Amino acid sequence: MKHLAQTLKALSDPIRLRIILLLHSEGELCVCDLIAVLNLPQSTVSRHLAYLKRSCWVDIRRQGVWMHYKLSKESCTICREVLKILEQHANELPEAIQDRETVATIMKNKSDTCPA
Amino acid sequence: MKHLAQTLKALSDPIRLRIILLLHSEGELCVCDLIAVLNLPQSTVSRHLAYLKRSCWVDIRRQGVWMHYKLSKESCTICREVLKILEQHANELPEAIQDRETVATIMKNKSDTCPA
DNA sequence: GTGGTATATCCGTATACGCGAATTTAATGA
DNA sequence: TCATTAAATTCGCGTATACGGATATACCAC
Repeated sequence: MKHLAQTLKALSDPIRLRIILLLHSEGELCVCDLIAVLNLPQSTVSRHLAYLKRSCWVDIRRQGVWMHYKLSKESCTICREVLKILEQHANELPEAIQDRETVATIMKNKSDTCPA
Repeated sequence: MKHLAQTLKALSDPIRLRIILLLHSEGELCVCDLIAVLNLPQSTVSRHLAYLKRSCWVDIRRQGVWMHYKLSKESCTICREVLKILEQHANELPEAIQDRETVATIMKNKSDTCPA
């Protein structure tokens, strides 16, 4: 119960919700792209990513200097089902819609940032 | 998004999760019964109930000196669906199982506490 | 190894919660 | 009106987390 509460706590911050929904729709994103989409200071984004890592929501893949984040497959059943619900309702959340448009633009001009 | 995050934050505490699951299975409970089931100080229980009230998870009905809490029907769609998932997995959570047994015993000896 | 870039971590600070004992408030009934 | 009871709120205190600028670390290319 304590563990479940702790894991759900990761969803209790708007920035982390945005990150999770972005990772869900894009599959995998590097930190620099997340910073660009969220338009937030690097330390803020990095801190939230560390929180998500700590609470087992994300996996990290290193490619040179770039760190690629994606949603973990090992999250508990409850969390995966909660995530599914969030995703189903993402189109009711203005910030999520906006973020998806922004990330689409950024991924199109991919040469700006890190390689795939 | 901020509002959703705030609402989900109510689920980020083990005691509040226990309360929510208890209210879900019992329908309605008064504070004194919750105190007995949770076996926690009155101020602690009351504080968590106030938190749940603030984040629109519960409704309150007064009957004399007794305050009866039940889950609100007005919670947002996402929250109701999340709640359904929690309920479906309640039998995987030892504390939830224990709480249900405890509340069953307490409700049987109902004369001890407040009227229905 | 030197320089540059991406990311993580540190720092000081502010706020939100956690706790439980003690007090206040609100309703009841004698 | 007074005592009793249920519940909310206050209190002091500790911890967690938020922020963003500054610094450290890790990797790459030269």
